[in-house]
Amino acid sequence: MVSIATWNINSVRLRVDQVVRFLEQEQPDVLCLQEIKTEEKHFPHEAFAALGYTHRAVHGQKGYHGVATVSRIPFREHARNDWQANGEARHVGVELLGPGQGMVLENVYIPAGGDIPDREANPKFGQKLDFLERMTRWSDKLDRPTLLVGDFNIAPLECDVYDHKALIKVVSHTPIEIEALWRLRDAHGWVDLGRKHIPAPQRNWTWWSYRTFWQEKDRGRRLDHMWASPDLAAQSRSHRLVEVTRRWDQPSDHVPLITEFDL
DNA sequence: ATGGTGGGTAGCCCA
Repeated sequence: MVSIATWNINSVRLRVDQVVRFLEQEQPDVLCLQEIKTEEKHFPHEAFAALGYTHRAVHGQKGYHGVATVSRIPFREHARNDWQANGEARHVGVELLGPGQGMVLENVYIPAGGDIPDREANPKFGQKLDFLERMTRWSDKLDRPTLLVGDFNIAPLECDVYDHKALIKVVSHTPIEIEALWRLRDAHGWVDLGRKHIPAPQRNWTWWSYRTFWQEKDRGRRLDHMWASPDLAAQSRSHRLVEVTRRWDQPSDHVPLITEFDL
């Protein structure tokens, strides 16, 4: 079995102790991080190396965004795509060697898209849609078993948010974003592992806003995803969230997802 | 009822 995890950590330097706690508890073979918010030279390499995660692909930048894939399984890095053509660090792709041989693992942080769901009024929203469109064209050409994971910043299904009607005009749940996400899905036949293993309408939210979490109203959204090529999806055996991390001290606003594959 | 919280950076941007 090969287990892959993904987690938007919202600063890997601030939360390195939480990442260590998570890795010790869950022992995934590979962890994909988003929003590391640091350049590679300040990435806490030693903490990962000490736990056996001796293979690392860190695509960082100062202060914002940034993704990293750390692994106990050897891999070969093959891409750092810039789907906005603006230099932001939002993707790193690796190919596993050894266990899981041949699996391609694409770690992505899709832009949040600002507050106003209108391309004209809010350029960030347009950039989010363009990012999805470029990913769709990229996805159309993939011809190897691939796992696409990360913070997609979109909760596509009605049951992926705490209140569909209240959020239909809120960025992350608007029809225009969701349509763009379905075009991405259809370009490769991606299988949503979150919903393969936790069928709708079961609750499997991955993110709770810092602004409302204290209200304890459980206003979550499913923004983080693990999507597999059809052949690879047939080999997934389990999928779960580690929701308890949201109640740790000074937590990330996202929780980790873990999928196990029979490989 | 247009707030609220959090992280990184440098006197605001991003989520």
